[in-house]
Amino acid sequence: MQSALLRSIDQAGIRLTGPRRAVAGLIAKRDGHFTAADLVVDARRRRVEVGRATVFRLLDLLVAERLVERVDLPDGSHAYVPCEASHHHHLVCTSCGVIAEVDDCGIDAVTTEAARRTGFKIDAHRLELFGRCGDCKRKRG
Amino acid sequence: MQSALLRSIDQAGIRLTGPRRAVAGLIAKRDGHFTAADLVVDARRRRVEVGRATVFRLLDLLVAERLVERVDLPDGSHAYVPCEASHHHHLVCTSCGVIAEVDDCGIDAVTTEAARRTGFKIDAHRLELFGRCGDCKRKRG
DNA sequence: TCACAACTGAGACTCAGTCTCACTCTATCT
DNA sequence: AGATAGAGTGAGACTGAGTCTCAGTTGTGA
Repeated sequence: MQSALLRSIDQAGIRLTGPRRAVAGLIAKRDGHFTAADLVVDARRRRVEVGRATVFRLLDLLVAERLVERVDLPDGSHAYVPCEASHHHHLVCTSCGVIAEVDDCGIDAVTTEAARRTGFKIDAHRLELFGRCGDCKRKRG
Repeated sequence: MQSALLRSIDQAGIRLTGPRRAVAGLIAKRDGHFTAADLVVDARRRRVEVGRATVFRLLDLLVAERLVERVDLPDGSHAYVPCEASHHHHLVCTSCGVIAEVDDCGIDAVTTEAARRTGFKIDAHRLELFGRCGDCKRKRG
């Protein structure tokens, strides 16, 4: 059986090599966000022999193909999230780390207004929302 | 004469020492965003003797007091921008690096909608806009 | 099957940021 | 003004993420 991620990688025209299959497998098994270091640790734990450089290289490719997105956490560190190719934003639960995606929900009006006020021509934006997911909200009141 | 930043530092209750005055001076002379490394280089160039650790420590304090804000650039690196203490967002010119600030312009509607769809309770958000400022737009068509 | 471009791992390297520690300075109190 | 506590300091070692190089390997289209 082939994971959806592996299929997307193939469709994106990224050469399917042994190490890449292995790393894709590790990503598919992950829930929520992960760092490059997480994958390296996973690989070592499961006796999957993959070089650190290879992990970084594959992540770069996946980001370029928008199969994975890079998220800047509030503490300044970086994480990756496997995601849909369409434009969307992330909600990060600061309590358990789970990430939800929302597609456009009115941000265009905001960017247009900001452009009008400043004279900028806006090409891209990044919106990240931080808070607590439904479960954590319930657990801790 | 005392810079506005220096005055704000004093008002924030941050002890005013020689090295801090020097670094504040360097920040005040900067236009747009800068990195901690930029300040270290500036200091060396002007023969201001300030340790690297001191620069990082002061930046941390300024961020905590919201006199300076940390921005995540699209390439994943970090920069700092001196700014107003009130909540606002940054527009980064990807061509010349200048940064404009806009205060709230309708983002609340977006966060409310995202919260409704996902069940999250949203505590914080980060919005960064990237594009070209008026000048660069004109220069390059 | 073959040839070659793309990929690989190891490990050296870079660079931002942190930490420690002995020393120095500032603010405050008398 | 002088004493003092405790905050701040610089040097430099350290950490950890990410990059780069290079010789050897592998996937793929012909």
